[in-house]
Amino acid sequence: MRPTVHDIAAAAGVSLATVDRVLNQRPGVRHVTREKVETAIRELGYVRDVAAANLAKGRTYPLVFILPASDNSFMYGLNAEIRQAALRSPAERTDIRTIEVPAFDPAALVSVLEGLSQEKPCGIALVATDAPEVRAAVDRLVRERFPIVTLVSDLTGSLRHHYAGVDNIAAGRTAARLLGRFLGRRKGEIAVLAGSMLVRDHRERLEGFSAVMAEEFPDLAILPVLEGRDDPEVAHMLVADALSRNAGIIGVYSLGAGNRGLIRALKEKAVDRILTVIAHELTAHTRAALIDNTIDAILNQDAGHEVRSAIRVLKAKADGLAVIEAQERIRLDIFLKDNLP
Amino acid sequence: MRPTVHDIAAAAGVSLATVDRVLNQRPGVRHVTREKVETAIRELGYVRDVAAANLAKGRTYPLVFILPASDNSFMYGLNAEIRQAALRSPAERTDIRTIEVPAFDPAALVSVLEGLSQEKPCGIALVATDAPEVRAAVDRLVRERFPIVTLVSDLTGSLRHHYAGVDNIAAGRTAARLLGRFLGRRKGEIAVLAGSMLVRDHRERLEGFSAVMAEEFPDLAILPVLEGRDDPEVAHMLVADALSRNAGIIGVYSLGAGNRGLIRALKEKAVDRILTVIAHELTAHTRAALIDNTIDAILNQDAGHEVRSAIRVLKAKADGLAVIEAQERIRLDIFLKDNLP
DNA sequence: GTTTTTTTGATTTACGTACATCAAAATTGG
DNA sequence: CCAATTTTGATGTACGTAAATCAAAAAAAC
Repeated sequence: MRPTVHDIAAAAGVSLATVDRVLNQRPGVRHVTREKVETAIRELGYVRDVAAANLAKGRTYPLVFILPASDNSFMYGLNAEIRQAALRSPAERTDIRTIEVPAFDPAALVSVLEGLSQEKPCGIALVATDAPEVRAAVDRLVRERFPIVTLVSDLTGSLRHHYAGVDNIAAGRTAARLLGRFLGRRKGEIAVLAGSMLVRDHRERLEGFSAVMAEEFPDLAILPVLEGRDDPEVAHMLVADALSRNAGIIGVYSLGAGNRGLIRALKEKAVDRILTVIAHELTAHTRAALIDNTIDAILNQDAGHEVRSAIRVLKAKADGLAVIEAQERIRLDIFLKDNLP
Repeated sequence: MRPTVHDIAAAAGVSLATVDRVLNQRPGVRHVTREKVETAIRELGYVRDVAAANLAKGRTYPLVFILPASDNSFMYGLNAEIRQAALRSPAERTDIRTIEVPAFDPAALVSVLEGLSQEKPCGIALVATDAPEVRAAVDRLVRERFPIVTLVSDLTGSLRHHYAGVDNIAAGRTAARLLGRFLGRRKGEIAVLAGSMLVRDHRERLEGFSAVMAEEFPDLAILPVLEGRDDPEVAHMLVADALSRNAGIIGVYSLGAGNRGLIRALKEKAVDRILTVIAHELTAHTRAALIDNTIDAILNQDAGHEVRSAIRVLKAKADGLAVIEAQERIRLDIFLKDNLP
């Protein structure tokens, strides 16, 4: 049987009330007494029964998710996963609120973050816009002891407790190697479609992609990046134009959203040529394109995993508990047409 | 605030004791009364507070894991993950016991399974050996209302509640496509190293592999399967021999364990030729081989995820709760040297 | 040594559920 | 209609912890 507070009290030779004072860091305990209790806790290997504690406290975990108000498939899916998680709130004692902020607008994000100091949620998850003022705001909240995790897009150099998202440099590198290996010894040019070079995750993917391309596939030349603003129409226009102008394109790496437009352009302009295409994010559109061989591989991050992981981590941090690191690593999924879920 | 048993009692116009009788299916409740209570439960959306219930019951979850006593890296890792999970037992109210049975020995497995009827664990996870008598034993236990999940290797056609493992046919197909694409237009022969064709997961991987090879890469010929019994020494011998005899080999698919021997053979015999190699299971050895380009891609199943998933599912089934399907899908990891964890 | 302050103990209630007991009411059988 | 039986209610205790109160003891200050 695992030890209880009563056992601690008996072992330390103090009363239950004193053990409680120590456990919940309430004042009015002499240093020596506190030490006695802490020793007993260590020696008996006491771990507080979180379930019982939460029951007694009537504890809930008010969590805030801050998302950019962009309407691409991925953000839509992320939102849906958060709603799914909110449905499980009763069982998990969570109380999830979602705040949408204008995309790529550091000032808006900062003002929302600052408002949270008042609201006192027990944890905050945000899709970070990479800007110094956002970093400062996050660091301030961390110092005020709010558990904070970044979601999907990290804020390197900040004090955030955890990042629930994929390693985008590794993703870019992986895309490059897949593309390079799939192309074999062929020489030619590679078109890269991104959302915006202002977003950290896109920059990182490109960085990783370019690095491996340069190191290992010198016969493949990366064309100037097409910035499609994650918009299918823009993406379509840019890709169609690039394919028309440039007959040397033999591969495409789409590292952002807006793949609907990309796929349309490919079907219109590339029927007669053999293109190898790697795209990010598994959606209904990219899935169909993978199956009909328009796309050769899809790199994906599982939004559901990210949301559930963020919640687990925030709860653990709020309770001062350890997280299972291996469980919380968000993996880069690589989908070929054979291993689609 | 979520409704409690008190709210149900009030809404149904009955006493707490009656609600309790209904909730815990105790006898002595008239049909009409039971219906009234059940209606109230539905209308208020009551969900039993599992934490409080477990506290009151002093409930623990005695779980049994049945593993083959084979000492390859993967099983060793799986065992380690189970021990890790057992360390978390106090917090998770689990009580995990591991039983090792001789590998590939249906009779031994069956006799262990039959012994469990007496022991009354609240859940059983087993690495299934694919045999009719095992299926029958599992089905019997399921009928006796034991929650059962298969781990790593499934028992198709049985009544097991869940399978915590990867889709091995998909894994084989994926391996074939990767190998085929990596090899480009080259023609040649492919060596396949398996553990044993008596194991279902190996058979399935080969089945998926062969299917895609035949459909999509007719220029690549699969040589007769080398059965290395998951033993590094045997694997080394077989692969070294095959490479010596056959100059036409341009690719290798290793779908079982014993990769240490494979790697050694590759380093001895294939320095001068360009081989494309796909292997299963990420271990210290395969990881190093991936990094030094001896292996081109590793397909992996995360033993930690499998164990944690099995535990979550067994607990949920024991409580009659729903599982989050998407969370419990074990994904096939594809590792290139760029996305290693 | 007395007063003041700090520290400790003893006790109680609560959280939401499980489970047991005993009495009261309702239903059924004859 | 009475007795036997079934169904229901009322109540209490327990699980492990949190949190509060008030009294008692110990330590510190004077």
